[in-house]
Amino acid sequence: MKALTPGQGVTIYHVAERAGVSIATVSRVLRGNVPVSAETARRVREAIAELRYTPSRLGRGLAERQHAANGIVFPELSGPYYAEVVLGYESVVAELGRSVLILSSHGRSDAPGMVRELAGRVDGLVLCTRTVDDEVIVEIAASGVPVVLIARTPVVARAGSASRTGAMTPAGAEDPAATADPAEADPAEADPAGVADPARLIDTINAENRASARDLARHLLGHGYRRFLFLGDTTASFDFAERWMGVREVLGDVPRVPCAFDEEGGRAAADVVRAHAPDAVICGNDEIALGLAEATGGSVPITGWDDVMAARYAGLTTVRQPMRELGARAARLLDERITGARSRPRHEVLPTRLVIRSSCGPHPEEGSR
Amino acid sequence: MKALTPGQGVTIYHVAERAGVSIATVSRVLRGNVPVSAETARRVREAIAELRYTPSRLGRGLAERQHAANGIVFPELSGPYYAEVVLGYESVVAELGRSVLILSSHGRSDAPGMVRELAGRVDGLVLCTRTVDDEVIVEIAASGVPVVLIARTPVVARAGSASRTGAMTPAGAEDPAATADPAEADPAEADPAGVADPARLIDTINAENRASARDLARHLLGHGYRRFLFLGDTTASFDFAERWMGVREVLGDVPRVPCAFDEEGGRAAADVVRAHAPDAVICGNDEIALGLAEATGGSVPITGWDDVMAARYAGLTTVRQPMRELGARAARLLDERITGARSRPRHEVLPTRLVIRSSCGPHPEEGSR
DNA sequence: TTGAAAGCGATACCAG
DNA sequence: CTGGTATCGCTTTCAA
Repeated sequence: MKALTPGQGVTIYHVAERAGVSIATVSRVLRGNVPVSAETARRVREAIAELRYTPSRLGRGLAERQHAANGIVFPELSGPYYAEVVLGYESVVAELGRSVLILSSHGRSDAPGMVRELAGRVDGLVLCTRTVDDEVIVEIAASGVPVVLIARTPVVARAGSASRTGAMTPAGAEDPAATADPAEADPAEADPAGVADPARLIDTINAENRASARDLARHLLGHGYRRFLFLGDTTASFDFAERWMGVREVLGDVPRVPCAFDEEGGRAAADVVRAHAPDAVICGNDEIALGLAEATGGSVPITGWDDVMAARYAGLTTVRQPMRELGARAARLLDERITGARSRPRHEVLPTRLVIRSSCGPHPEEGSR
Repeated sequence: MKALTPGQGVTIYHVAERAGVSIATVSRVLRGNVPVSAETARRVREAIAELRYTPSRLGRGLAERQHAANGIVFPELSGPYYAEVVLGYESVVAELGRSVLILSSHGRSDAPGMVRELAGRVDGLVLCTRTVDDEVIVEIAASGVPVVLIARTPVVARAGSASRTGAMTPAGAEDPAATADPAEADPAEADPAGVADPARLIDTINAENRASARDLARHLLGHGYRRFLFLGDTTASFDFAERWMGVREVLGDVPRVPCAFDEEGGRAAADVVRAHAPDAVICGNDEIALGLAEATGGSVPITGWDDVMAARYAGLTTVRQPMRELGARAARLLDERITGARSRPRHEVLPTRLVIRSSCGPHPEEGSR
């Protein structure tokens, strides 16, 4: 028997003593998996109630070797985008009876370290965009913590010799033939070495980008525009790179000018944009578009991406993304990995939709899509 | 010595063996607080690196009796409001070297249970608005987990006999004389029984509401409006109740019609609003205002509250709240409690500002404020 | 059904 | 400085 220091917390020992049983029995009625005599269970429950006992997560976690918590890492929560993704994620993770830890990597000097630390307190992790290098991801996955990637190209590094994926080059960038839907391929199956490569086993989930980009491009062409400009840093975002690539598939080469990902980025780019004198500006996301629109005062047709709340009020033509579903779906994929319900990697792509409003210019008789 | 099962995780025992030292020594170089010979430290560090060892948070937490994590509970992350609060919170909590757990209580059937559960995995908790009843809050605080309340009236229940605060009645609702700045009062000091009452020891932090409400009311009066309507459920939100009260201090009685807290709530209330035929509608928050504006098509002057991103693009007259700071400040107050740096309760009120745009109607020559 | 005891993976006190 | 060891609070065999 242990000594029961009447200190702060009431432990399972206190309950056991109060109920006149062993801690094993208390644990049993707590977990409810092993049969316990009704009378005993009643006494235990009574003791628990009287003592206002709450089992220690730390103790339980250590014994069960699990955290009952999932994490999610995103670049920044400032924009409306990730807030929605996180909401969707929290929604299903909580429903699954687990807690959710969040981490914004934006601007933190030691992002890798923080992500590693986070990985140490969860049973599974969702990583959004380029929040950390591939090697860190592979390392975490290899350590046994399931990982799901959102809005990010699949990790390509091989275990033990992780390396960066080039400058966020989307699949098929240099080789169009390689654009086959990754969801069909099964890397794990084809592993020549027969060794499980953690990198290729990581699930990914993205919003469809290329097709919407093409739709958007065609719509703009319908307006009669011929000179375009892509505003946003395509080398820092997988999504931006794909969007840029998509519009080029229809428009041919489209010059791009990088800028910060927020409204300020769009405002600041106004001069450069004017210098290019384009017929229309395709912005990487709504915030950039909104900022630019504000700075140009509607003198040039502009489109955004994401369809954030403000886009509707600003009359911004954009592409709607299922942000909430992105997070929710990621939570589900991750859970399948945590529970071991699935071992084969999945790479999902969620549908998006072109939303035409007024910012792209007057619409004669053109219908949407 | 323990048996070293070559299982999944590498523990401190593995490192100790590899380095040829005791786990105590490994722990020492890990914590870095106790002196260790340079040579020994080097060997340990080497072993740690080779084994890619990462100390278990669960093990450490159990031994240290702390989680190194803080939590935050908000009603819903859907609106732009709480996303900002959470961002501010995460920002400073991470800076403090701790992790952050989030929980959205919205629509969850067992909110109290989930909050209690969360309380069991953190060293401190921030509760936003009316996410759980006072008794739960008091219970948590009494259990030793510091709590900070955001946008919520101070808990009034007495330990052991918790009860609800009436229908979200703001301080001074029935007794104007009691409106003295609570930050000056020191409940703990005045505790007649001499017993620490956990309820009154809970820190609170709010955005200033009444003064801004009065400013807004006066501005509306300046427009020449005389018949007003307050749109929003003042019985479900402390902030709404205060705002409504503030405008009444200037406008006299103002009828209110309750509605959901989002855009849909505003849209749905359009008919009822029209039936009242008011000169202007003062909405509890921007989303409601935006929804109503959409439904009424600008036929009636409208104002919001919060100054979310979309408000700017919709030309909505509103009151700006320092949402980010609300979260950041809460994190700081909480940390002072966790570290024990402060034991006296604090009740802070952050300044807000009236932002006049076009939704309240044409401005002849009137200046702002 | 129930109890005793062996961990789970650290921390930290107590001797050497 | 360093090693041995007693916790921390709970889960889970192994016997009874």
